[in-house]
Amino acid sequence: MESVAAGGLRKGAWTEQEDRLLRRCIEVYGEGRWHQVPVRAGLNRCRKSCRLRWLNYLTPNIKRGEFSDDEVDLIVRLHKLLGNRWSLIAGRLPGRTANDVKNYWNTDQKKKTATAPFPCKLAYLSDSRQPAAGAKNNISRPQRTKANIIKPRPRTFSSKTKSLSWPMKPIEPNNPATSNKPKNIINLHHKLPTSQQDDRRRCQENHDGAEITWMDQLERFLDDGINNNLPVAVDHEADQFPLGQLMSSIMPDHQEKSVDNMMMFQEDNYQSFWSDLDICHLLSDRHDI
DNA sequence: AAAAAGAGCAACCGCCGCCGG
DNA sequence: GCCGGCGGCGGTTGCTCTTTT
Repeated sequence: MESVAAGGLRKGAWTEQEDRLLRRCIEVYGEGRWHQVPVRAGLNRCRKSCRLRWLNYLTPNIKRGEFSDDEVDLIVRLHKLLGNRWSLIAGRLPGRTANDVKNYWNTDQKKKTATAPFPCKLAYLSDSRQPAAGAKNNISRPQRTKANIIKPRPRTFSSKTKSLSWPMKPIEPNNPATSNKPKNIINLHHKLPTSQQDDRRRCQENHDGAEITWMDQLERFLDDGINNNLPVAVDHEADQFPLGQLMSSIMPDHQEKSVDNMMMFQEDNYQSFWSDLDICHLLSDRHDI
């Protein structure tokens, strides 16, 4: 069970005594400066091991036990948006760690897909090197399609980064490159959901009468831009509506930069958008604005 | 009752980006 | 610009406990 690493550092399961030493060290010196923690705590462990033990086990208010239905629902939806960004997902689940979420996904969700009619791993969805679907036993299976997961990277602002600026490109009527009217317009003229339970409720009908959700529309808005490299316009009158206000709050300077009440986002901006957008704000019940 | 298989999860490992020298 | 240290992350391993045979 317990072992010693090459440098003489202990490995394996933590003892209660080690936990006590680490907990006391963090209480006295606070989190961070992990390279100093083993020395300060008198532990024969590496910095990473100490950090991991603290984050995944000793941190106060860590929630144990099964995930609630709401938590599972949130995980599934965030995973659809973010992919395996466990730390981001866990950040939206109070008391849960990235390791918890990851373990949950790797066990429960794998179990569910294994029992599905046509189990397949997400990573293989669009892999052309995989054998043809159903080739071995002539079973007709659904066409595999690429899962278009948006994977924003966290952005930090170092001393070298003087300011955060949105690389937005305003429409300039006299400039042929930007004067064309955007083809893809997001309609923000509808209500935000009011609770986590009904946040995908039908809250708007589109032009052909079919019901769509605000979240569906937002996802479509982003997907279209990425897949088709289309410029997208945001109608500024939408600021009168909750979702439009939310967009405005996320991008407070977009009105200043707009021309003719329209603004254009180029392809790369979608990634930036998701990087800075607090997705929890959209998905949780705290988006009253 | 014992062995094998499965499930759950803590911990390790390697990689990456950031930052300061 | 390069390099090394550090914090952080995701993938994976392997130990322990539970269930099945």
